[in-house]
Amino acid sequence: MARWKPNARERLEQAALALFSERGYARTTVGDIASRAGLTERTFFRYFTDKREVLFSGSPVLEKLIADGVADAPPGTAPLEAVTAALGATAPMFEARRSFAKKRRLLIAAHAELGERELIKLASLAAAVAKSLEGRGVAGPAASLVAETGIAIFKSAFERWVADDEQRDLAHHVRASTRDLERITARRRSPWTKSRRSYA
Amino acid sequence: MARWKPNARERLEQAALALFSERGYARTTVGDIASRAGLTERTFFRYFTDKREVLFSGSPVLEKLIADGVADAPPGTAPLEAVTAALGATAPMFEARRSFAKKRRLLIAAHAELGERELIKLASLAAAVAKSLEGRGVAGPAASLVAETGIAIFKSAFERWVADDEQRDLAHHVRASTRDLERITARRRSPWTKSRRSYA
DNA sequence: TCTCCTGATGTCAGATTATGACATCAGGAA
DNA sequence: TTCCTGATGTCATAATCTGACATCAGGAGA
Repeated sequence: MARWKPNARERLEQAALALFSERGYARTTVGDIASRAGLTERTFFRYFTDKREVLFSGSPVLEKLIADGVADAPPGTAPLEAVTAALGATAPMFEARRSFAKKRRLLIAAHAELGERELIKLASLAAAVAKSLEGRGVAGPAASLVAETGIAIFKSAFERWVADDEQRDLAHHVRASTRDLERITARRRSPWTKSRRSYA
Repeated sequence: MARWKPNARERLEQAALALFSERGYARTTVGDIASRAGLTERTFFRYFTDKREVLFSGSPVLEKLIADGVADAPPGTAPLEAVTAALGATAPMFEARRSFAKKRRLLIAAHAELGERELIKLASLAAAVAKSLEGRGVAGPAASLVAETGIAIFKSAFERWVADDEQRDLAHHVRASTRDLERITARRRSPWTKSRRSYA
């Protein structure tokens, strides 16, 4: 017989989400989470550097998935296309957690400290994507630009996905957001051309 | 004679920066800052919600400056141009604090919690810029996109400015970063066109 | 089998951040 | 003069996070 119940980390994550839903993020203490999981506060901090981090265990997984997707795109694939394809490929992961994703999103929207953490995770994701692009031969500055554009698409697509009554998958919304972006940039290009030079 | 020395807020900010430089951010406590400023820890938390916030008092000022700059651009100015011009117009503010800006940047780079705060301030700036653009008649999604592009330019320009041995001002680097961006997008457009449709 | 080691967890003490409740008191308003 | 206001102080306390050390089941090797 094992000395401890297995999956301490997951138990902590589940306990945290349950308590956050029941009493709200701010009113649940790390001690609460730990004891619901049958563990100690100290142990919580061994698994998560932060109280916040307990909501972000998926980030490294997602980041690797996307970064690898970009790196492994067929040779010759255009950079932004490699990124959007990799983003779309995460759809099953989100589909499997639609309800979790929604709860988590609400918590993040309601607590600035969680919003901060989310932003830093997205920044890390952008950096990872940029690195993958550089591995494909895209020059550094362009890689960063494309990566950040990709993140903008991802954010927009995620919001659409959460709000979608028809429950279409994330890949669908990534495509839609990408089209939006193309349309916007295309629509604006010509009318500006004249005044471009006037900025000094 | 006044009951208290004036400018408590500024004294706290200066004390904080001095101590952060002397012993590092992590090793100076809020109590340290307060007593160097001749105040109490409790008073510190009346001026700043956070230990972090003491490094970000300029943010609302900067945000207003830029948002107003965008709103007040001559009618007919192209959106991105209005943004870059507003960014460039902050140059004097940065010029007056080159040394402060450098110290602050190092601190932020060295401490994740400060990086988080910086990101959320930039997100707020992007939102404010988008709002100003909407006030100029730019449609919502396009406004956000242009605003985020502007922030990307700003980040890049700021890094150039900090690193610039020739000490050219921020406006110079905003122009340079904007040109980079234009060059990148222009360079990449045509080669991609063929493969665009292949993503499904 | 016996012993030793490892690694996950617990226990305890403590620093630090953050907040609420109430006290103080100079200077201006009435 | 009197009263009020607002900036600050004092005190108490919750909650977050960290370091140091203890425990002990089960596996590795003698």
